[in-house]
Parts: sequence; C-alpha cells; structure tokens
Amino acid sequence: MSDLLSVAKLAGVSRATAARAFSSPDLVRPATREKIFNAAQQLSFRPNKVAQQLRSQATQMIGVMVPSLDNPVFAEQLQAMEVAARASSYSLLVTTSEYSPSREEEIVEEMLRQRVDGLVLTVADAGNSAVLEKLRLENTPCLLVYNPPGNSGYASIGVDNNAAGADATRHLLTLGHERIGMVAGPLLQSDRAQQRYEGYRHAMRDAGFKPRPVVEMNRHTQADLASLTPELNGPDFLTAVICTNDLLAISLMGELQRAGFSVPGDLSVMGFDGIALGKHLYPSLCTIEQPRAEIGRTAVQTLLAMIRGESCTPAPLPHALRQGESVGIPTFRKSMLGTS
Amino acid sequence: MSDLLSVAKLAGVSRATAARAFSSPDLVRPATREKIFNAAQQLSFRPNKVAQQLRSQATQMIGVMVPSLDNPVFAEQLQAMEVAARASSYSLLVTTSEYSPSREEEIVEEMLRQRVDGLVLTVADAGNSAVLEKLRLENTPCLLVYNPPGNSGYASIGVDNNAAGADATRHLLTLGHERIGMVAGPLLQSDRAQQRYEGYRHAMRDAGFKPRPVVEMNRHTQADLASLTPELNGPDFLTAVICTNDLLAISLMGELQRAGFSVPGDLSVMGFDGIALGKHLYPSLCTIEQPRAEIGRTAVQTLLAMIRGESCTPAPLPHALRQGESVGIPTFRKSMLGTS
DNA sequence: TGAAAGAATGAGATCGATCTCATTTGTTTG
DNA sequence: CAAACAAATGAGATCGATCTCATTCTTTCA
Repeated sequence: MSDLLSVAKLAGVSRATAARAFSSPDLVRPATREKIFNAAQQLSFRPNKVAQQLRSQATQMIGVMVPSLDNPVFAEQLQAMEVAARASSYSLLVTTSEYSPSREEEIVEEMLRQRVDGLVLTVADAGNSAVLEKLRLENTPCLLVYNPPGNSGYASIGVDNNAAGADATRHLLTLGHERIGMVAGPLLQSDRAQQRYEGYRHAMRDAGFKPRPVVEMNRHTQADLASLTPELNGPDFLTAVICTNDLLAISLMGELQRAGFSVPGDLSVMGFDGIALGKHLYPSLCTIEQPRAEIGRTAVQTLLAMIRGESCTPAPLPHALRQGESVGIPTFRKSMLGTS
Repeated sequence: MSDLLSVAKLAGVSRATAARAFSSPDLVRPATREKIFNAAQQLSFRPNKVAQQLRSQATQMIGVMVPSLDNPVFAEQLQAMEVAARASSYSLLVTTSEYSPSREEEIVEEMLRQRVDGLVLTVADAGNSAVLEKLRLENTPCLLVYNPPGNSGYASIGVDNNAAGADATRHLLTLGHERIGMVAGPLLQSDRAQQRYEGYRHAMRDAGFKPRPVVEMNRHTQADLASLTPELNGPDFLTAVICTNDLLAISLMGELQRAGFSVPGDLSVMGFDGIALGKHLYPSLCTIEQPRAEIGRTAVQTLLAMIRGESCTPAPLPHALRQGESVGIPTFRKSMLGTS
C-alpha cells in the first residue's frame, strides 16, 4: 500500500506539500496539486486513517455497546446510529455485552484502548454498574441509551419508562381492565423494566386497584406459559398483562393461542418497545413505542456534541401508545383453566 | 492520557524496556518489571491501540457491511460475528449499506482507509457489483455472507439457496400442494432471492407442475395483500406461497388473517431465513432456517484464516426445514374472493 | 580471577500523516 | 529594477508503541 511519501517522491515534492494537496488544496499551486494527484492516482494512494488518528489524537470512532443484537430494539437503534454516525463521518465500533457485567468491563477497556472518541452504552443496571464507576475517572465522553437517567449521573437517551409504564397501564384501565399483571424477564434485572413496573404500580394505585407482583419468566425474551398459568386461574384471574418487552409479549401471545386461549378474548397482551414487526402480526401487538430510530440518532448527535465539548442535558424522548389488536375490552369469563 | 514514555521515565527505564514489560514480560528482570507496572498503575497507563496498529500494520479490526440491521437475519448474524471476533481479540467496524450500491462503495473505501484487516460483506447482487470489482484490485481479504458464491469469484458463507428453495417447494408438494407461488421483494433484486426462485422452479418442474411467475411486493420486508389477491382468485388460485424472507412471510400472514383468511386453512405460508421470532408466533412460521449464528461465526473464522494467509474454500452451510403451523394440508376450497 | 556466554537494557529508527516554522519562490509596486 | 510583501514549499518534529542492533550487566565455569 503506497503512502504519502512515495506519492510525494513521484510528484517531486516534499511530504508536507503532498499532505497539503489533500488537506488544504488551496495552499498548493494548481500545477503542483495536479502532479500530486496524478502521482496518487498512479500509485493508487489511499490515506491511512490509523496514521491520521495517531497524529490528530482523534479516531472519529464511536464505541457502541448493547446487550444483544438478537433483540430488534437494539438492532433498530443501532441501524439509526450507524446512519447518523456516517453522516458525520464517524464510524461505529460495535460490541455486545450479552448482559454480562464482566464483559461490559472488558469491552469498555478495549474501546478506551482503541481511543474511541466517545461511548454509547446500554448497561444492565445503570444505578449499580461497575463499568460506569470506572468510566467516571476517564474523560472519554459517555452516554447511556435506554437506561433511565438519574441513578447513574450519566446523560441518557430514552423515554420516561416510569411514565410509559403508567400510560400502558392506564390504557388498559380505560378499557375496563382491573386485574392487570406485569410480565418480566428473569429477576427484573433490567433497570428499565423496574421503572416500567413502578409506573404500573403507580397507575394501578391511582385507579384504586392493587398492583400485583411481577410475573417472572425464565428468559428475557421468551415466555413460558407455565409461570403465568396460576395468574389466569382462580377468582382473581388476570384479564390483561403488560410485558416488559415486545419479544416477551409476542412469544406469550403465541403460547397462549397455541394453548387454546384467545388474544385478546381471554387475555389482553401489551408489549413494550415497539419493534417494527409487532405491527404486522395478527393480532397486531399493542405496545408502548419507543422511538428507536430517533433514540439512536439523538444518541449519536448528543455524543458528538459532547465530543465537541458542548455541554448538553438531553431530555427524555416521547413514547407513544401504539394501538393493537392484542388488547381488547375485558369480557366476563370464568376461570379459563377451571378444573372444577 | 499517559503514554509508555512517561511510564518509562517514572520507572527509570527506557521506552524499550517499558514496552517489553508488557509485550514479553519474561525478557525483563522481575524487579524492573515490578517498577514498570507500578509506574503504569500510578499513571493509569492504558496502551494506545492506534499506535500499535500503525506500528504493527494490523488493526485487528474486521469491517462488516450488511444491508440493514432492521432485518433480524443480519442482526442475528452480526451478534454471532461479534462474539466470535471478540473471542479472537478482533473488533468489528459495522456499517449498513441500505441496499445502495453507492453507499456500498463509500463504505468499503472508508474501511480500506481505516486499514481493517479484512472485510465481511453482504452485497445486493454479488454477480454484478461495482464494489466487488474494485475490491478485486486490493489485497485486503474479503468474504461474502449470504450472497451466493460462484458468480462473483469471492468466497462466500451461506446456504445453498437454490437447494433450499427446492426443499421448501418439495415440502409443500409433499403435503399435496400443487399451486404454489413465490412472493418476493421489489424487482427480485437480491441475488439470493433469485436463487431461491430458481430452486422453486426446478422443484416444481420436477414434480410436473408449472412454476408461476414471482409475485412482487412493493417493499422488501412488508407484504401488501393487494399484489397477491389476484393469485388467490380464479380457478388457479394458490394454496401455498413461499416468501423470500421471514419478515415478508410474517407480515403476509398478518395481512391475510386480518382480511379474514385463515393460515394455513386458506393459504399455507412459508418463510425463508429462520429468524428466531418465527418460532414463537401463532401460527408458528414454517420456514427454511439458515444457521444465522453459525454463518456469522464461520464467516469470522474463515476471514481470520484468510488474514493469516491460509487459503480456504468454505463449503455451503446446511439449511434446515423448520416445521411450522403456518403450513398445512391443502383443503378443497372455492375461490376465496369469489364475487360470483 | 578472568573470560566467555547469556541476560537485561538502551539508543535510535520506524509506521504514515500533519503541523510549525523557516526558507524559497513569485508577485506587486514605488 | 529593486524593495517589500505574499505565496508556495521544505525540513524536521510529533503522535505512541515496538523492533533491531548494540551495549552493559550478570552469571558461570575453567
């Protein structure tokens, strides 16, 4: 691979002049410039970004860490980030933490060594995160996505999960549901899921109903009907559930229907996130839509502002209730699993 | 950010020795090593990868270009690639082409400037691609994913789309379907979709049936029922369709059901790709499963082998028919849309 | 004890681009 | 035509790590 020096030699000028021909062409006499460009062409010269990065002490790279790309929420966010980054001549170094704190640390360390200009992270629990503590000592700009702001001290891009959880609940309440449950992944380990649950409890109490404990599924994005069955039985059976993410909701709907239940006839199901696919299902998924693309775009733009040294306190982005066929009016029913 | 030189100074040794303490500790006397590590700790030294990359002429970075991360096929592949790459201490520079040839060129140029050690690309049409032509002149290892091998001269990781298309068709034929259609995105512009169609035609002819022309949808991953309606009508109405990707199949199923058709009662629907979600739907999606994770993993491993200078001709990976509730035995029916 | 072999360390060049500052070339004008 | 100024170019240092080769310091054993 030819370098600038060989181009300069072939053109009969110094490295400095050759460099100028590219970075500030107007400082070079047109004839000289022409010679340099010709030489570059001839040698198929391609500027070496690594050298530029070392010299300029800036990589024009953003380090991105998401829990997993198997969840479309993150993939869709990343898609938007990539477009936004490229529009500003930045590249993305992408990693997945698989929800593992130790991986989170390795990854961030690695990215700091790579001297990324900034970091966009989604951590498991922002309020209690080793990585974020470590990062506090660094001066690399860092931004959270989806994690609730406030309990970490870091700026964060995302929706108000608490309010969103309440909105979801109120939607169901408005339709006449009273016995509403919340379905979450294991241990409720994600801070956003917790906030959504808070919002749910708040809305339930406000309406004069008793919030229920979370129904925990074994996996993050796949429902197991067995865990829910008890709640569908007995005098207090649920008429609606809110899942902490869309994948959970979709697989729950599938399981329910496969077991002979009707959605929303027997149980209304709401999701959370608003992944694109939910719209096209039948029944279509009623969900709280996070503006995933906008979140990604805003994250990049905010981070770039921070890199430029501007201080900025991003506001929460608006979420929206997406109506869907998976939610209906509660009908009077007997216990669906009644053995009596 | 402190550099090796300051560490060396603080430890009272030369840069060379300080560097050795990290790269080959056994060449440094334990006492000296200790001093250096202490100094490094004290200055919170973090090796600069950019400098290492410049010096070693290797970035340990793989450039990845996929059409879009909004499609879980690519996201799931990328997820696996990331894990595999990190396991070998490589990083991923991720970009999306949005199916645009001009973007493809910009992206590849950018990645070459970044001196990635290798490229993993999924292009729109490998047989007719400007980027690939340009890349032929470079000596950066390059690997295709999903694109059919053969018509480009590049090694490629993926399944045998032709055989897979035939397998899908034969599955339907075995169940008794005869009037089977194929549904694709706009212009059949993807080379893999074309191959799948070839396989379909082959299988149909082998079975003594007339292959039908492709039913083209307006969008890549979203079905519009109107385009299909004519085929569901008249004496020759379809009893089954194969979609060229899962997203198309899922949205088609939704549209059909929403319009009052039953799946598979009125129409059996097959997908292609095997995205994770399909399993959890109801009806679950019958599809040809590409081993997306294995494809990603193999792509990384093959590319790393190429980077090491080993020559390798990857074999196609096995696809599998995933049974699903979206396909059934054809029932005798009248034209579903009959206006008579 | 001394010389030879081996271990440990340092000086300096290198990777490729770019910046500063000095120097040369070219242009303008009295 | 020469002086004064502006434009164009070059020499050399720099970014941070690492490699080569030379040098110094330890061992070891005759």
